Amino acid sequence: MSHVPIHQTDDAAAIDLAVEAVRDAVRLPAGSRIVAAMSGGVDSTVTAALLTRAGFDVVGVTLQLYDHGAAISRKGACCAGQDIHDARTAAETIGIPHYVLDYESRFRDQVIEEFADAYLRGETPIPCVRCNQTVKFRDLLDVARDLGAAAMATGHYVRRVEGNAGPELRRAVDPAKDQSYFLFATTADQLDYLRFPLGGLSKPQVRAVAAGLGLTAADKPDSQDICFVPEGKYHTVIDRLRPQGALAGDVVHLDGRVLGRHEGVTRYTIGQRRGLNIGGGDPMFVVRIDAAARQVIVGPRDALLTTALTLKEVSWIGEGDLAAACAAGRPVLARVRSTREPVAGHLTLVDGEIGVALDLFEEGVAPGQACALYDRDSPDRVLGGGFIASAVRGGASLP
RNA sequence: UGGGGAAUGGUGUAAUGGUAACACUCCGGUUUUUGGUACCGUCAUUCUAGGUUCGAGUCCUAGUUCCCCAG
Repeated sequence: MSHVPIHQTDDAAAIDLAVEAVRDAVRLPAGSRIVAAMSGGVDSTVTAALLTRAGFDVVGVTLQLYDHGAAISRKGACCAGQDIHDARTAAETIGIPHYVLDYESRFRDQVIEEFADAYLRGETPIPCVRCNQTVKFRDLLDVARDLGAAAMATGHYVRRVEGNAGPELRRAVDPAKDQSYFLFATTADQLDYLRFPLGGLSKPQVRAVAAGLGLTAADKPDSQDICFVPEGKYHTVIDRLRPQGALAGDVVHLDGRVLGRHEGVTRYTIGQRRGLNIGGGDPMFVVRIDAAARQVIVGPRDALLTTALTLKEVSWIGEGDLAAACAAGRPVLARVRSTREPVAGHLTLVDGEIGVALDLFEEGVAPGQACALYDRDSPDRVLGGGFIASAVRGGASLP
């Protein structure tokens, strides 16, 4: 029996530590009402639990985002079927009120449809950002305000830190789990109201807390892939939504040679190597997608080297004015992929559009994807970002 | 039609007669709250039929197919 108290002590210490980190992240008086977005996964469940233990008046809200039949038993999904049930159960365990909102239609309109249309244009959308921008940080946030909450908290691994000029968005302390890339579009208003209790914790810490509190989500796998795509193959969703997109076309080399056929431009993204069916010689990578001509243009790896990119729907939460920063060539760190480290560059104008000139280069910069911007002097700080509109490679600007 | 050359896995190549290598593709997996990349792993008995040899992709004969030169 003696080993049990030891574990309890360890768990208790870990939980106390986490609760302190949460108080530090939230910075609101005890008793404040906070709406916790609960997806049913470990992170948001621990978020709600820790907030409760930290003395806040927590209200759990879960969004039902898509067809719960299709995803009911899928591992790594969220916001549908089993996960909603898990969230409800977790809320009961934690002892907080819990609401489920049916956001299926708005999620479809604002995330899924946009996702499909972007692919049809030959772009590579990033639905997680759209989801954060719309249903979570706009719609759900409004609901939280209506509920009289002082803040809305999510289980994102990112930090909100009070700076001299107001709250700043910063990378999570656990670099392996940092999700700031997906939150580049967070506005100052949203950031003012949002809280990210897990930003100062590591994933192992969060799992330990979940286990220590006896939450059943403790050993649920991390979510991955696109949540509303049942089994891998995202293009099956697009094909169903936009049958006109599944049109075959040519795979064309940069030099003009037709190397093969493809079954739809929606199956490709810039920098992609697999799925081209071109054997022999050196590996080929998708360099450009011409949706109108139904062509997938391929070339050698070095044809991917990108030295600058233009952005659209640019969001800026850095100090000062974006246009001025752009004109001044403000140094930044640019991250064009969630799993890559930000690289040095500076804001600039490319053909009159807001863009980023890179000191070196990046590979596989795909229109539609996000470019998150960070501060060079304070690399953890998110300055904003935008959706990639075009990439400059070999001196030419490619859509 | 005459002369010459080549035929190896999905593709392109490699292998002093001794039990088929490399790259690419495909498929599977690892990594990843997007798509990818990267990394790891699986996939052929060598055109057909005979023959020489202890042993043939590797030599010989015939057939089939393809390429080049000459017409």
